[in-house]
Amino acid sequence: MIKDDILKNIEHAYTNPSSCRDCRMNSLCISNVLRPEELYKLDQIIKRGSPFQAQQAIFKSGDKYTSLYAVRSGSVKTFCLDTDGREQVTGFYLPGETFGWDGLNTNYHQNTAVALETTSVCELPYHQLELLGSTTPPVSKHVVKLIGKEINTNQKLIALLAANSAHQRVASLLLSISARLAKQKLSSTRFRLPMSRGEISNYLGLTVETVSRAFSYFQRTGYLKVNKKEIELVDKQRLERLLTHPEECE
Amino acid sequence: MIKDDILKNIEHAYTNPSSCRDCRMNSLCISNVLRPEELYKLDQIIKRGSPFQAQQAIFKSGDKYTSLYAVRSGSVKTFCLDTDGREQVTGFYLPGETFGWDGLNTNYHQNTAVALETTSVCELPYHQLELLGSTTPPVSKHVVKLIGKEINTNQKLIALLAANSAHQRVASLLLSISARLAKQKLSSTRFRLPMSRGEISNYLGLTVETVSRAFSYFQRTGYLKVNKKEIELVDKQRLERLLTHPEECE
DNA sequence: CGGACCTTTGAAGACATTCAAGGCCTGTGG
DNA sequence: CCACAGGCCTTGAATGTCTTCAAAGGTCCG
Repeated sequence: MIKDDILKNIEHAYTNPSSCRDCRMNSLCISNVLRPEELYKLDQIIKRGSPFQAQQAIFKSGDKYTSLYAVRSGSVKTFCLDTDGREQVTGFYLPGETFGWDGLNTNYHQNTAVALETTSVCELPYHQLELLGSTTPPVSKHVVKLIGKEINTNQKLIALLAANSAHQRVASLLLSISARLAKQKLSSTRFRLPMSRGEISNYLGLTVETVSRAFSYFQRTGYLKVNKKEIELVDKQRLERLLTHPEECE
Repeated sequence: MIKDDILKNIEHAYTNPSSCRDCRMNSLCISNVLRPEELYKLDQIIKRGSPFQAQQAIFKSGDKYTSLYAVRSGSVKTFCLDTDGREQVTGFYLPGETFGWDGLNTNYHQNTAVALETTSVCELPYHQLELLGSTTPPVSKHVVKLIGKEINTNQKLIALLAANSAHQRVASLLLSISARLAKQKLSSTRFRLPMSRGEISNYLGLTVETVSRAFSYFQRTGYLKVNKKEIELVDKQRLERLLTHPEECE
């Protein structure tokens, strides 16, 4: 039976993450939480559209909120329009991460989500997710956890913006990306930034020039090697120390 | 029967907000969303403890996450400890607002919540809320909306911190408090700030001195009247214009 | 009354921004 | 294939805003 095949596939993915080509449910941090049948049911409601091109919108501010999304490959930024109409980046999302929670309150998206590069996403229709959750508690529990993660991520960003210098903000973003790539079993010391300097600066509440100078500084002082968007973390420990004990880092 | 009495009370509160002395469920933005029976069921699971004194913790970072909370009267701040151990205020909560979502992901609170003044809160045990939600969908739908509100609030704060000057940040906080008091049918032009200058500055990512200077400036230029923590918004429109068109406000 | 804490104000200094210019890469069209 | 235009990124110098340091006034509470 087809169903059994799929179930088998998913179970395989469960034990062997990297083999899961078609879906990244495993990456959705679900692997060790849901059982194969539950995963199967979840898998059934996922819509897989064709990939988005760079700069293409996945949803726009004002759109009806119908689904939440998970990055399968590529990357996504979300932004809202400030009171004075300027764009404010509110998040970057890498493979295995979910986004689109910003419509929960009003049922309309407050943010716009845009692919930073060629990107494929899983779309989970919220209504079906609700139905599934009501019959399969572990699913709804896990969804709640994902929401909680979004809240915690946002609070960390608030703390970062409120209390850290330009160098610390840039360092923090790099370390965050590094850690998130590590979760996907990708290299945490060499990676390519999917976003531009302008997007980084906007996200971190700085100017492009300041971010650029931070990269130069980190390169000059041996924290990083930078080649355009290619980053190599040379001295990750010292970068971490910069966040906790900045005074030690001359 | 007692049940009928309570139901009647709640229904009364439903149509006549200000009469609801014992609980502020109506204030929880639930009034026009849930029907009286649903409200009754929700009311049944609410724990009403004795009020908290100023500076008293409602929950602490690391506590097991068991409940979410709604401010009945008084006010609350939440804060987390930064990477370097300093306190970072992440939110202020006024009557009718809910807090305590920060434990959804890990089941342990990331934040500490402290009463800013004598404060009474409703405690909603999360487990019971889940149970109730599974039999009464409107309840769980509403909870989801409340979570969504928290996410939107946090994102607005991110935008504020990333893109606004000191004056704008202070103005924005005052206008936010004003609007939130208005929702409770309280005066939106004269109010008493429950938090100290230090707490404001921490929340807004500024120093105490800068916040103090902002208040002085606003007073000097006729935006506000300030008397310690008593605030009167004299020219609210111009304050709003400061956020959208700062260049016009000399 | 005295002391601790919060708030305000001033002056000096630091850090990030603004303004300006040049380099590099990409893609387009001649 | 080369030339050129337009992004994007980098670097420098000047400016400005916020912070830091310092001190004094106010208020609350013992």
